[in-house]
Amino acid sequence: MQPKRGQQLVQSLERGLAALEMALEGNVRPVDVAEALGIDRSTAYRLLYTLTAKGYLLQDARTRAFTSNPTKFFQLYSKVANLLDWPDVAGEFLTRLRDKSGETANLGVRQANNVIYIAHKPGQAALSVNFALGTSRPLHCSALGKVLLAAQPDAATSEWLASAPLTGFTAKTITEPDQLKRHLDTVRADGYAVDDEETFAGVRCIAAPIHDHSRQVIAALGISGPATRITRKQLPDFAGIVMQAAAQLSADLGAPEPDR
Amino acid sequence: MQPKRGQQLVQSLERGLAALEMALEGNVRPVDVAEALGIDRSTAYRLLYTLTAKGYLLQDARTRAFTSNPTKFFQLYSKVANLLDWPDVAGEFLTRLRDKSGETANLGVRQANNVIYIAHKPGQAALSVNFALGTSRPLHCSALGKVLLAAQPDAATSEWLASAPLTGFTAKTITEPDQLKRHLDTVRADGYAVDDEETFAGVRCIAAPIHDHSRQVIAALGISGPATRITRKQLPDFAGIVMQAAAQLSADLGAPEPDR
DNA sequence: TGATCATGTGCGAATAGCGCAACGATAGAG
DNA sequence: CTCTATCGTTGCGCTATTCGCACATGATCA
Repeated sequence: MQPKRGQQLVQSLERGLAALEMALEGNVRPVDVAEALGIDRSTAYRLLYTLTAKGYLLQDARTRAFTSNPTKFFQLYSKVANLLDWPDVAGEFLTRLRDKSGETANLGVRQANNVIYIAHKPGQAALSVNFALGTSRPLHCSALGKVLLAAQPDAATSEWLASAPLTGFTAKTITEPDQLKRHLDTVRADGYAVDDEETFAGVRCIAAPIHDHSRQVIAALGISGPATRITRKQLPDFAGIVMQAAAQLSADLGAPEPDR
Repeated sequence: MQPKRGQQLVQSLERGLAALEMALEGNVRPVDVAEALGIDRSTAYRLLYTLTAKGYLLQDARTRAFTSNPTKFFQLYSKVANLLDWPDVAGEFLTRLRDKSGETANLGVRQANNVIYIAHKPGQAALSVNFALGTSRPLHCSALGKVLLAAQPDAATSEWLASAPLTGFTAKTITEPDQLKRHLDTVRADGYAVDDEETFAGVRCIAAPIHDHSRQVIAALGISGPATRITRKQLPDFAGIVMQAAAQLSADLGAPEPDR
């Protein structure tokens, strides 16, 4: 049994953060927040007003609608980014990996049930995989996600599988918990994961884990490209390139040599 | 008389945001937040716990200390950045301005009593001005800040001057409200502002305003360099370069031609 | 000009959040 | 190894805080 922790959440703060995240999606008005959270308009207004007073939101003087304050978020992000400056640390690795493989190189970390992409170098071929930084994708069908899943202890994976929605995106997406569990065993054994058109038809990805100084897996590094260039036959070659890049980046971050 | 608005702030949300910003500065423990905010340890814990549950913070399993979650903030920032992608929009302008002037080019917006730098291209000379993105500087002594101050209506400036702390950083910093007000008049007349070693001894900066589609000043663009290269005599030349770049960027953002 | 809709604020009720107190864990001193 | 000090974490009960109602005000549009 888990200890009960529901009572420990501060409701006003929860609601305030929810309102904040709504405002990030675009303009919001007190009515919108009130409806979405099932609270009174006045309460929603007071939350938005507090967020505005603290600089997180801006209120349009004419329409009275609330928007996110980009400069505030930039400031927040720049503070945390200094703690772990991925684009700086990984920039040259991504470029090298992109040039060696000829495909889009990307780096992602786990966020709840998703991988989010925090740095990348788009491929230069006319037909290349491309997406915005900050994009998130489900763990169970992306190569980066499977690497991150395979890195956690079995117990955590079982628990996650019990509640995770294994949505199917293409005919090849793995949607059976048992099948995914066996699949993760092979990922662990191989040291890399493949997304074989499981997220988008016609796109294959290959990823390998990034370890920190204590050999914890903290991120995943990979490439994405059209299935016509990343063919089944070439998968092992590409995997070698990706794993080598990942090992070098890990070493740069202070990771010790892996056990033999 | 202003209407009373103090009662409208939601206390728990205020405290929660304060705790969040403390965590951005580094590790925090409940006891730290409790002391800083003058609240009980248990209350501080519940705030931190809520922030963790919502993904804003991470708790170290061993030390139990709370840290900011860089990926969450990256996600938040990337959402707002899509609304106003400064690095993308202004990137090439900054590069051109850097190459034309030979000095560090930078772009900043106002945030309360500061300018914050949201994009830049560092100069390539051995001796160049350099600082991290997200850095903030007081409005009254930086070139960018003076441009932004000069852009607002006189009434707003007077009100601001009444309460603004005009801290002196070097012997040349303007610390007298009246003197600053006259100085801003010349900035408005000239169309550009100079920071003549008012923030750092030996560093001069020149900045000009960026207008949006409705000719509101929304940002300032400028260059910073050693006083030995940006000499008094050359100020007008550099100012011309900066103003031209600023006008082009404004036009790109949809600003109409300025009145003649 | 009048109808409609939403913001923003005063006020009383009740609920959620707060501080107190206690337990358990951990680290450090002796 | 034991004793002590410090902190994280949780249950409990009081009360300050917040919530929702109701209304005034202002904007928008037909």
